[in-house]
Formats: sequence, structure tokens, C-alpha cells
Amino acid sequence: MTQRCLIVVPTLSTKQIAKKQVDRNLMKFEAVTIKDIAKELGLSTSTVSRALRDSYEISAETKKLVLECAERLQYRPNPIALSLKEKRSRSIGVIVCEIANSFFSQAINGIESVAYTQGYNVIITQSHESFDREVTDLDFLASRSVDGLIISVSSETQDFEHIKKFHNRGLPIVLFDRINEDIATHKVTVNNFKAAFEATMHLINGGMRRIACIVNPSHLSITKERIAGYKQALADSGIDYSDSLIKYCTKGGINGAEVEVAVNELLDLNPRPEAIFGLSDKLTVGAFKTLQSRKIKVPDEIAVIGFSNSELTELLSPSLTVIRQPAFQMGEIATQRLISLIESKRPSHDFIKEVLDTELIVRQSSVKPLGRVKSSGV
Amino acid sequence: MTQRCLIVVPTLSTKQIAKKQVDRNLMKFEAVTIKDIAKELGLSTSTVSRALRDSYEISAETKKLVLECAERLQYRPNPIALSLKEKRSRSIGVIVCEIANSFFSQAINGIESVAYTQGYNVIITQSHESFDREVTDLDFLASRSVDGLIISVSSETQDFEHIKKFHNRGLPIVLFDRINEDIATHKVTVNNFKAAFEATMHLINGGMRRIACIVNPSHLSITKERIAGYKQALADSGIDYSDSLIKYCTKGGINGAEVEVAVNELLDLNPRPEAIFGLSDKLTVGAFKTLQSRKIKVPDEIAVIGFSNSELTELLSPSLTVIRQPAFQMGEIATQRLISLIESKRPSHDFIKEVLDTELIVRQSSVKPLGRVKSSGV
DNA sequence: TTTAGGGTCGGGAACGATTGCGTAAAAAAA
DNA sequence: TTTTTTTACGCAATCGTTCCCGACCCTAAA
Repeated sequence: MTQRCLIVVPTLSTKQIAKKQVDRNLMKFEAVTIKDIAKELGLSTSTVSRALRDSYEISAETKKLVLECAERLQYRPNPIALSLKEKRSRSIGVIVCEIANSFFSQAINGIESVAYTQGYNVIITQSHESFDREVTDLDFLASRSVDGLIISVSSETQDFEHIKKFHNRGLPIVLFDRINEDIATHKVTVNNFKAAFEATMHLINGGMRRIACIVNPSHLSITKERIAGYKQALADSGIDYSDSLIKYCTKGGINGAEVEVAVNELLDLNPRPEAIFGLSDKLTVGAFKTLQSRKIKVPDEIAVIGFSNSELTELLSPSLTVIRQPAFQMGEIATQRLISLIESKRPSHDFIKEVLDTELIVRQSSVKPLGRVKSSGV
Repeated sequence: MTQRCLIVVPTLSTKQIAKKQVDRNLMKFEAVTIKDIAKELGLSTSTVSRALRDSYEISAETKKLVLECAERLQYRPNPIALSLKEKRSRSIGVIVCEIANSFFSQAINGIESVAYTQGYNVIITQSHESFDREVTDLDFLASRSVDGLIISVSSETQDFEHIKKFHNRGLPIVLFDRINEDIATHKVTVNNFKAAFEATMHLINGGMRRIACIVNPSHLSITKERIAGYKQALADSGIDYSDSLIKYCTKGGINGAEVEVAVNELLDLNPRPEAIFGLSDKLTVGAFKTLQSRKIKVPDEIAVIGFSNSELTELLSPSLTVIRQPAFQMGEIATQRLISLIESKRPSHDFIKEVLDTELIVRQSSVKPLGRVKSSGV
């Protein structure tokens, strides 16, 4: 339809027409360029370009002509040519461990919403909790010339050199959730210490003392902070800490088997723990699932509490007490920071570490029927 | 580190050095180009390019030299320049209504896994069940010159002209889940008729006759097919169909309020329906949630069954009987088809509509404790 | 009448990579 | 030794767009 206009234009040589025709037959998506407008109107590409950008050196009539023609031909500027010229792609890369995880899908929602309004593409990759895959993803995204990166590292990631490498080269990067203090850039996280502290206190106030944790690898920032909050709550309540109550899942519970093993080990303990605290979404749900399949009564035999952003936790039986993170908001903030980093003329040196508050939602799974409930949580 | 090599090269003019220096200070990510290698080695860019592509017209020594230099300078080809030249971006766009929906996040997982291995980027956008947003997304993606598109339309989409427009222009498109028969291209879907038929039969076999449905807008392909399956099951069982038992949710249950209203209307019916059939993920979960909050006993007072890909449905109380779609596989197939479309030399005219089977997972919510259970489902 | 200057526009280089074509030097054949 | 062939490389155009640098015409001041 729009292309047909081009064919009737006398200034198009037969050769050119033939070329467009062939492309048409091959059904390849051939976009209208600034050249087509120029030929249609007998102008130069520079004039057309300037007219479209509303430059002062183009007369009003010419502008009108060009604009009208662009509209008629359905001209769309080619972002790839722009990218090549401006050395930016207006796209940002995201690396998370998994999309099919409520926390991350909500965070991505936040990322996407901000990126969209600012005219940026979002390219999402998943590390699947694998360090190697994370490195590959990073190379991939950097080589696809994204303008910046939002990263939550995999559970296997101990070494951050692969990220530092690009960061040192000047690629804007924002870290969220699982962060690293050594990299000087914006970070977005929650108050993991406080969240874990409050959750643990909630259990302790409910009369429990043997509180087990199922956690991600110890080298992750979130693990350290959450464990610290847990320990602080124990210490404040005069409860001894025991290593035997902490079970690590190296793959972050991405496969259920790992969590199952951890839960079973905890159940074999003598005396059994009175509660299980899941230190991340997958771990909480995984632990709950294992307890259900083993017909362990929650919270009677063992209470459950944990981090989770799934919307279904309140419908579980018993309904699950969770720590909910402002995932969407985290994604929004991370993206705003990243874009400001990308668009700033000169490198900034004061970086913000945004620490958001979590929400403890107390439901059935953490309240023993006979327990003395002194507090309802927050 | 790598850039420093450039500075010591004598063939670089002072002006060029100054330029790189400034960029360095501005901390802008300046990539190594083929030119840098050429200057470093005193070769032409064409020779370097050919050496890197292992052309036969380049001597073995030169190749070795270039390869070594490229490695040392950490040269990465600029995909944007490639895209401009080859008129392809090696990226595919995805439009779904929502990422934070198990079905779609799993489908995206499938899409991403195939795209990744084939060297394609995935750019994800969400329509949030809005037709306008879908049109905007489409324009956005097309203007970002994606090589192809994978689309599941929004619940508001009745008119497919916006998609046809790009399809007719030759942009490869694959439809999945919510499809349209008028567009001649590959499609990936499930046997919705059979899925709904089986689910309905399962309820009927359990002794229920007044089976209500909560559904997406009637113009969607999946709605039509599922309703047809439902009606067929009723007809085969000699049960009269009643319009009053079908409740439409125009926004596909993206906000819970809509579903709540629908469920409440069903509960006000006299006599009350014996079962509620949720015809999509959000609707099933939303209906269940509403029933829970209203303290309606499931399945005793009312049974629940529905489409859902959430992994938590088995942990609900009662555990939820669901129809599970092979979402990951659907994403994989759609992407394979799309890439073959993109990479085919000439336009194909025989398109495949892939229809996959669903899985009915019978659990507690659909089985009345006193009902005569004749069949366990499939 | 000449010239300075503003208003409009075109030419051409650039962004990074590929590629057809031309060509020097080296090797092979005469 | 001369001619032909092969080897190995450079030049320049190309993709779509922007932008610097002229260049033209017309008007107004000198």
C-alpha cells in the first residue's frame, strides 16, 4: 500500500523499482527510509532529516511537505541506524536467575514499565542459577550493545570479576536483590536483616526456639544479611545458635529435590525444629511442598515462614506467613537509576544503595495453635 | 586495560588519542572496532574483516596476527553495524498480556531457551490485556526492527488489523495461545475444545449438572473453543445449557475485582451452581480466591476446576483440579517456527497450526465428598 | 552597484562491518 | 627473460541517519 507510492514516482530508476519488487516478492519486510521520502519529493536526505527533526533552517512549506509524505509512506526512523550513529541502542539488559519466579517476574514488570515509558527495550536473560550461564548472558548482552544492565546474580556467583570487567569499561550497571558491595554503582535491595529479624522474632514470640533455616549459598549478600537478622533475633532472645539448623541449597531451590533433601535432614534432627524459615521464594515454597507431601502438619508439628512474593500463598492450607518484598518497586527504581546513569553526561561517583522495607504478612502457617502468641509480627 | 594498547600504537594520531581519552574520562563504554585492529596492525579494515571471517584470500600469518590482536584487544563485532548491513536485528519481539502469569512466564521460558541457542534476543512487552497497549507494543517492536514477532493477543483484541498490517508487509509473525484464524501464519495452541470437554465431563461424572463458567471475552479463540467443549460435554450428557451460568470477564481477570463480581453473581443464583469452571489461569485462581474469602467450602458447596499452570495449585486447600497446558513447549515450538520463517529464503505458504494436548490433573477441588465419582478424569 | 548577511538547501563524511572489484607483488609457466 | 597466473591485500560502496560545511538566492545596507 504505502510502497506502491514509490513505484509511481518518476525519479525512481527502473533498477530501483525492480529491487523493491524483488524484495516484495521475497516478502522481506522492507521499511520506508528517509531516502524514499527524499526521492519522492526531489529533496536531499539531509533536508528531509532536518525537516523531520523540525530544524530551524528548513522552510515551513518544505517541512509540511516532508511531514505529510512521511505520514503517507508510514515512515518510521530506523533505530538501528540511529544506534550505530549515536553509539547507543536504547535497550537495557536484564539478568535474573529465573523469570518463572514471582519475585523476579514482578521485578521485571517494574523494569519494563519504566523502560517502556522512557523508550527503552528490555532484553531479558536467565542464568538459571548457573554461574557459567550468567557469564555467557553477560557477554551476550554486552556484545549486543545494550546501554546498561540490571543484574541479580545467580546463586553460584561468588566471583564478580565478570561484572566488574564491564563496569570498569564504563558500561552502566545496576545491581538488585543479590548485590555485591565491591562494585561501585547503584544498588537496590530490601532490608534483609530487618526482615529476617522480624520474622524470627515473630516465631520466637510464638513460643518457638528451635528455628531452622533453609537458605541460599552463604556467599550471597541476601543470605548473609538474612542469616545475620536471624542470629540477632536469637541472640536478643537468649537462644543459642546452632549450625545444624541451617541448611544450604546451592542451586537456590531451583530444583525441588535439593530443598526436599534439606527439609528431610531437618526432620531427622532430634529434637526436631519447631519451625522452618525459608530464606527465599523458591525455598519457602519448596519447604512447604515437602512438608505437605510428607503429611507433616503445619503449623502444629512444624511452623513455616519465609520470603515469598507469590500471590497464592494466602490460599495455601494452612495459609502461609510470608515476607513480601516490593519487587515491582525494586524493578522500577533499578531502572530509573540505570537510565539516569545511561543518560548522564558525565560519570557519577556518588551511588545510591536503596534499601526498601519488606512486609511481614502473618497468616496461619507460623502460628502454633497452642503457642503463646505475644505479637502479631510487625 | 585493553584500550591502553591503542594509546601506545604509533599509528594513532594525537587527535584520535585525545578522542579516546576524553571518552575514557566520560566513562562511556567505547568498544574496540575492526578499525582499531587495522590501525594496530597497519592493515586495512577489509583485510581484518576477512581475516576474522577466515576468508581464503588472507594469508595464514595475517590471519594469525589479526586473530591474536582481536583477542588481545577483546574485539567484539558490533551487532548493530551488522544489523544495519544485513537488514536484520537478530531479535524477536514477544507480546503477551502479562509476564507474572505462570502460563506466560513458562511460555517465555520456552521462547527464550530456543532463541538463546539460535543467537536471537528476546524483547518482551506486555499488553496488560489492553488493546491500545497491544497496538503500541506492536508499533514499538516493529519500529525497533525485530525480525519477527510472537503474539498472544489481549483479552480486548477483537480486530486483528494491526497485526495483519505488519504481517502483510512481510514481518514474520507466529501466533500462540490466543490466535486468529484469518492470519495466514504458523500458530501454536492447545486442544482447547478437548480440554474443556474433558474437564466438564469429569465434573458431570462426579454427579454435577449445574456447571458455571468464568470466561474471557467471547471473541477470543480460546474462549470459543473452550466454551464449545463445555457445551459439547453438556449436550453429550443430556444437560441443558444455560447462558446464566456463563460469566464473562472483559479484562481476563487481570484485576481480581472482576472475577469477584462474577463469582458473587453465580453464588446469588438460585439454585446455585454445583461447580465453577475457570477458563483461564487468572480466572481459576481468582474464583478460588473469592470462594475462600467468602468461606464457601470447596468442593462441598461448590466444586472448582480450571485452567492453570501455577505450580502451587496442588498445595492449595483443597488442592486444585487443573488443566495444565504445555506452556514451555508451546514457547519452544512457536520460536522454532518463527526463526524458520525468518531465516527462510522465500516466503512459505503452507503454515502449520500446532495443536498440543493439555493435561487434566484431578485433585480435591473438583470431587464432591458424597458425589458418585464414576471416572477420575482423562 | 556592490556586498554583507540571513534563509534554505545539497554534498559528503561518519558510525562499524561486509564485499565486489581492482591491483600490486610473488610465483609459476612459457 | 617474459608472460601468465595466483596470492594477498586495499579501495570504495553500502546499510539509514545525522551533521558539518559549504553554496545558492534574495534582501537590505553601504
